[in-house]
Amino acid sequence: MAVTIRDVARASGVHISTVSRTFSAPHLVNPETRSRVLATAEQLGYRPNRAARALITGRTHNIGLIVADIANPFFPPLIKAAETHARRRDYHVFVADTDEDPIVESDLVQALAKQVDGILLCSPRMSDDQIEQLRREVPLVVVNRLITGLPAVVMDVGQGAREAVRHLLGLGHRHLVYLAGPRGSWTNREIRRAAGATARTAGADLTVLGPNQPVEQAGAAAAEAVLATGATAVLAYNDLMAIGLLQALQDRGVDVPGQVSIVGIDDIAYSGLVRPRLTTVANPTAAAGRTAVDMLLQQGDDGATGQVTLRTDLIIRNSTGPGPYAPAVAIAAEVAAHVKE
Amino acid sequence: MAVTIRDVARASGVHISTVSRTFSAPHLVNPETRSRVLATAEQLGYRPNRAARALITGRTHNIGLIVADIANPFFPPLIKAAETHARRRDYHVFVADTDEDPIVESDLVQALAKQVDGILLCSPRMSDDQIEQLRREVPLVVVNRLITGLPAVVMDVGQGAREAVRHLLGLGHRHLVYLAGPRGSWTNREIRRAAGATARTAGADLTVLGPNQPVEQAGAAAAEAVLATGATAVLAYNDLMAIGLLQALQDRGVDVPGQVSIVGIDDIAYSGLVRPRLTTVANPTAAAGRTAVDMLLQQGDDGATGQVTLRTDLIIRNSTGPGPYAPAVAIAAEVAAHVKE
DNA sequence: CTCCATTCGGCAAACGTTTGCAACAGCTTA
DNA sequence: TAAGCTGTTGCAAACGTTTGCCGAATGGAG
Repeated sequence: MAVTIRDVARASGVHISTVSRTFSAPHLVNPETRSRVLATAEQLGYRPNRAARALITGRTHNIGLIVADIANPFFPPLIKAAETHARRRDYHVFVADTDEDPIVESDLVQALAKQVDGILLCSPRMSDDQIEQLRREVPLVVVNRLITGLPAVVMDVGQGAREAVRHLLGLGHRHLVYLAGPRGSWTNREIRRAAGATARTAGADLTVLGPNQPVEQAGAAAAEAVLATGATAVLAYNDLMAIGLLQALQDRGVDVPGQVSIVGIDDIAYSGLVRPRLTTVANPTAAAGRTAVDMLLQQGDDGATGQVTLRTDLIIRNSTGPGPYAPAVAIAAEVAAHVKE
Repeated sequence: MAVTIRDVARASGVHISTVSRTFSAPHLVNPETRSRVLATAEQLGYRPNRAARALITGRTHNIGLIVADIANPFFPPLIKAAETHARRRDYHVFVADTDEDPIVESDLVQALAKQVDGILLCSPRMSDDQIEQLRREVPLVVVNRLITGLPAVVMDVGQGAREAVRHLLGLGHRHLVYLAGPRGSWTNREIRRAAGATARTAGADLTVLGPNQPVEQAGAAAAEAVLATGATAVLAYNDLMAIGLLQALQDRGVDVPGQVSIVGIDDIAYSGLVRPRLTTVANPTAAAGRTAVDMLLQQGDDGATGQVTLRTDLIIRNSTGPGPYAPAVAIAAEVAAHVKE
């Protein structure tokens, strides 16, 4: 049915190995022969069979991309960038979704292992041990998690959290809440640690509420708890939760940022669409996707296991405002910053 | 390196064909032998090589899923449902993104054709002819487009548009705008036709603005044009554009729904997060993804090319309100509907 | 005790490539 | 002129499965 290398060989009067070389090692075949073969191949509509090629070379030219939840708007830009970048290098991408479940995650890696050349594990919820285990079965690049000895690309969310907390402290807030993310998230631990340390150093309080599922319902559900702490500023694990909280507070008649300031993380597309626009920490997700693909594809060559950290940026919008201890100077400065933006 | 069927055969003292049958035709092998083989396979960590299997059976157990833009929140739920459903049937899913470009779309189908058993083409931007052409190279199921002779699953967006327009007419609006979507979109044509017909029948005006890229920037950019028409109600191609328009109007001091009512389409997760919450037409995207996968996988058996239409639902929230011609009765009824919701 | 049917398992040929090896031609170099 | 090199091509063995065919073993019926 399908046209194979053999048909092309017959039609152009050469041996199949010459046709094969025309595609996989062009410099080994006479330019004249090559163009003749290419012409007949084109005419016959020949496409190399990747399964057959994979069988003998051991390389599938596929990569797996595993994320916690495709519907979480944090991931699509990463997926998109990774897929486009991979395609440019003649690789195709399997995308799979674990529903935030570490078990599904592990199963998925195992199932994919044999039919891909490597896997991008994004924001895994498994334990470090499990991941190191899987690393032995298939090349892995981990995104948003640092495990010694494993290639990784992380966004420096600790730095972002520090900046965010400093911003809030500068505005005169002295009692903060960290609305935590899911158990098992490295990012969550990083934020918590960085935010906690920064607040403590400045002599401010930081109450941690969580863990929570990283969805807006969880943010909304936390509204009462946040108010009960008496805190005047909240840093949320991600924008989804921040937005959920924001709306829930507004629905209760709490003014944001008048009474409570909110900072999110991720800068998903919708963080600029809510009112007030969300102050948040922007993550370079697209760059992370591309970098991860590159690292995975290079991994075969040497055994180098780099760990790349991408910087993050605090984006000050309108969900943060002066707190109860704001000196006039700080307020003026922050107001100026707002105006500029 | 990897453990093959041959290793399992040797270790369990049977021929490789017996091992093969243990996995692909268990009823042909003695239960006792079978369990012995399974045990050693398990112990050795054997995983069948799908490339080899694909080579001989001609079925890759992969399917392709092509969407216009992964970052458009309309798609992730569909992708997620399709992927989960396919995995349950032992299929893996290649996801690819065309960036709303018909050329990329066609290239992508061709590239994927040989390494998948079929392709789900979601909201294609190609011409019908092109799609029919590709249909000859690879089994296809088209989502959100109706082409005679091609298996398809569509969401009945025409019905949704009719309901939406009737809702607006009932509120006393007599001059509407349809904020159109991208050229090449079947959905766009359907909405336009249905909305136009419904408005015309009721003796109301419907001005079409577009085509537009289906993103919120386009919605925002259309704010002036919408106001210039003097219309009091807008139906947008999708929620993204509706939200963009909503925010742009609010930024200009226009009250929604006081001065202008807005209806979106899709019911993406964020349409309930903006204020006012968006009235919109909900699409059963997850069901569409599952149905499409089923149709694709059944396609091999018979040649039946069904066309499934899934119903849509108008969800009345707070972005629509009484128009200038609203009879008191109608207003009361609609207000009651609001309250109930 | 023979015959037949049934169940089970082995044999080997495929599937469409890649690739090490060898063959050959036409050169250059000594 | 012989030896050696280079560039181009053919040959055939692999890669890990599936599957049609055949023979062996088993058990029941006559």
